[in-house]
Parts: sequence; structure tokens; C-alpha cells
Amino acid sequence: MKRADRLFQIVNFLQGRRMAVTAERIADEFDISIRTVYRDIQDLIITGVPINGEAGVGYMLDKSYYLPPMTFDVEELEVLMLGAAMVSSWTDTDMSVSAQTLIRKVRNALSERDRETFEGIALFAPPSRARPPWNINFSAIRRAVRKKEKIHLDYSDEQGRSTERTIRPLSLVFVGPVWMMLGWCELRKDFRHFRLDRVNQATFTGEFFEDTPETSLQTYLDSLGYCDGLRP
Amino acid sequence: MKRADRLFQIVNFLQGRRMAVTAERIADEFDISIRTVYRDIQDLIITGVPINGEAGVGYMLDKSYYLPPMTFDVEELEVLMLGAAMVSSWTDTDMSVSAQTLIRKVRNALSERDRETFEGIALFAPPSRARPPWNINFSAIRRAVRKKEKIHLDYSDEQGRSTERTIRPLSLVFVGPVWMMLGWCELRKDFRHFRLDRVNQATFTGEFFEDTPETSLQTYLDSLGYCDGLRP
DNA sequence: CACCTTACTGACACTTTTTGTCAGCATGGT
DNA sequence: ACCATGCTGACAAAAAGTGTCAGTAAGGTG
Repeated sequence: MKRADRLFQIVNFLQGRRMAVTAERIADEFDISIRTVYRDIQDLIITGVPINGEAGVGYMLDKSYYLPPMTFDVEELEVLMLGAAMVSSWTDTDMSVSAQTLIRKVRNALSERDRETFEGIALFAPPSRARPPWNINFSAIRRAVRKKEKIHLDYSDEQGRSTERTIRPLSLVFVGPVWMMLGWCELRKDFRHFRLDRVNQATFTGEFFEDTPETSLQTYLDSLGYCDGLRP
Repeated sequence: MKRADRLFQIVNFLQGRRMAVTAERIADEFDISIRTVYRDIQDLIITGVPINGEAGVGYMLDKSYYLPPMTFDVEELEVLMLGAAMVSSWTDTDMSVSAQTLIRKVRNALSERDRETFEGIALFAPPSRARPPWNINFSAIRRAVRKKEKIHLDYSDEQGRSTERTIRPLSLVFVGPVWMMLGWCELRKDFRHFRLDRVNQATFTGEFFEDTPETSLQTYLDSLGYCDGLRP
């Protein structure tokens, strides 16, 4: 079991470094010889962990997230499947594709018999009627949230008046059939939310922001007393 | 690597048998000695796989689903988190709890740095307004779908007329803010769907059904030309 | 180009882990 | 009481993992 453990740890070690790591560094870390590192890495790759090695550089893990072996009960796995199906129905094409991939991956990991259990638990009528169409890239917004990149918005308010402002995107909020972006508005100096279907144009500024005590998502949540576990 | 592989396979082997399996049976299957089986099982348990052994009986895996180590890209993991959050907001309490558990499990499995990436991607306003409340147990219906147990329904149709019928539950369908149950109606001898918020009473009959070519979910889907990947 | 760094491979002796065998105890079911 | 089975300890044999060394290939840099 010693080796198996080490293999997990190596993945963990590689994960969360944006620079390449040399075999020597790994050997030092785990107190093993470089030769053994090469052997370990090879076995990891065989197992399907997406590690890339380059001579003269080192090792890098593909920007991917490694989950160790886990067990779920029926309900949890059902949530996973249901959730992915819902996402597939209610977001944009890019994400829908990812949702399908996720579902396929997980299904394939189950034994034949278990797969049947999750057959047809839930279907989703496409929300084409109810959902107002938006014309900005959903995926791009999620990326901006992750990277904390400011967005310049051309937005129509309830009265149809068009305004422009720069906001710090903090989160996406799904309220009915409508997606909204929650952000800190630099114009109003306050939290605001923007319906995606009312955004005329979104420009990604390439400017990044840091959370401050006044502008952080946490602050907003606290101000709502939003502690009921609805946060992902 | 041989042993690590076998450990996975043993879990796979245990999974999907409702009767207990003896160590001897496992030893035969993998062509190893019984002693080794005991050692393997112990290591699996240490790793967290929920295996129960009883003297005089054999081994049983808790009704749980084991996922081998997997890698996801950002998008896929985001779908998982988003989906679970959506399920948490839009289904009943039981399932909401499972959704929270799922989210917690996955978050814990990620490295500290990665966790931040998935902070606050999406929030969900509780759908209390839009969603008509239902008074039957969502979880129980899902169980009936899984077990293929007939349900006796007291249902109010669009005109408010109350009818009773026995149906074979096939799937749950989420159409807007509304959940519906898709089933084969034994009264009408056809597929029908029933809004959960219009169900007055549901009785689980304890009677089970087998899919037939005429009454299967697949048949229904085929009749719709429903092949756009929206199925979980 | 020369030179350095690093990934990668093969071979072989050495070390550690895994395995099978055997012997015995504990427990659940009949 | 008896059987089937889980579970543990000990020890030698088998297998897998490891370090060392020697060498090749592929990036990067001056």
C-alpha cells in the first residue's frame, strides 16, 4: 500500500502548481530516487492521470482536477446525475457539452448493473419557452468570475434605458428561468445584479480585481443572512 | 501495480450483487489465496470503502457506488458543483441534503487551491415563488422509479376534476419551475405526465412492473425523437 | 553551434512488499 | 453441537518495487 499512497500524493503534489516540476524535486519531496519517480509517473499516466513531461522542463498536470476514489450513496449519485442533466438543459451549449461528458464519464465508471439504476430517473424538457435567450457567452462570464476579471457592461434596465458600467463579477445566480450575474458595480459602488438577457454587450477588460472587505461575495452573503447552504 | 488494480476490481466485483459474497468466492475469481482476500478487504476498508463482513455469511458492500479515481476538467467539475447546487435549490429537503453532502465530499477531495476556484461560481435564489409546492414525497417517487413500483394516484387534472388511476412511474421531468412525473397510465393504456403539484395523494402499491416494449421509457423517448442528449 | 538541464530507458543487484500455507480463534446460522 | 465463514499471526517463498549506473533524446540558452 505504500506505493499506491505515494502515487496519490504525487498527483496531489503536482496539482496546484502552475510551474513545471522536475523529477528531482519530486524525488526530494518523497525521499525516493529519481528513477523511481520516472517509474511512478509512468504508472500514473497509464492509470489515466493527465501528466505531461517535457525534457528540459519538468512535469505538468493538465489543467484538470483529480478526484481520488470515492463512494457515494444512491442519493448523492442521483444528485450528481440529475444536476448534470439540469445544467445541460439550462445553460449554454459549451456547458451542456461538459455536462454530457460528465454524465458519460460517471456512467462508464459504474458497473453495468448500477448504470440501469440511473437510467431515466429524470428527463428535462428544454427550457426554450420559459428561458429568455441571452446573447453573451455564459462560459466567458464564468471564466471572468474565476479569474476575477472586470467586465464592462452595456445593460438595459427595467425601463429599457441603456447604461454602461464596469462591474466586478462575483457570481451567477439562477432565479427562475432567468440567469443573473451578481457583481460589484464600480459606478454605483454597490452590489447589483444583472439579468443576462438584458445585457446588450459585455467586454472583458483584461483588468483584474482583488476582493476587498467591502466588495467581496462573502460580504454580500453576510448582508443577506444567506447561510442556508444554498451556496455551492 | 498489480495489487492496486486488483483492489479496484474487487470493489467492482462486490458492487452489483445483492447477496453476500464469501472470501472463497473472491479468491477463486481473482485466482489468489483466501488469506490474500482478507488482507485486501482490510486495506479496502481502511481506504474507506464501505464493506461489511459477517462470519458465516460473507461480504457485502453497503448500497453505495464506488467511483474509481477520475480526472475532470474545470468545466466538468463546474457542472458537477452547479448541478448539485441547482438540485439543492429545486427539489425536496431530502435531496437537498444529499446535494450538500455531495458538494462537501467533492470539495474536500480537492486541494486547498482548487477549492477557491469553485467558490461562488453560482448561487441559487430559492425558487419559493415560482415553484408550486407539492405535497408528495419527491424522494419516494424517485425510489419508485428505480424499483419499478406501481403508484396509485389521486390526481386533479387541468379542470380541477379529481381522478384516480394506477401508473407505472418511468421518470421525473422538470419543465419550468414544475416537476412532472412521466408514467404509463394503466387506465388510459398510454403515456401520461402528472404535475407533482396536482397530485392529491400517492399510494405506493407494493406491486412491481416489468418494462414491456409498449410501456418502456425508451419507447416513449423514441416516439418523441428524443435523442438530443438531454437524457441523464 | 556548444552546453546545460531534464525526461526517459534498460540492466542488475538489493530491499521491501505481497503472497500462500498452516494453525488457531471468534461468530452467526442451523 | 456443528458447520461455514470471518479474521489474525507467523514464516518462508515469490513478486514487486527500488537504487545505482550508464546511456539516449529533446528542449532551452548563450
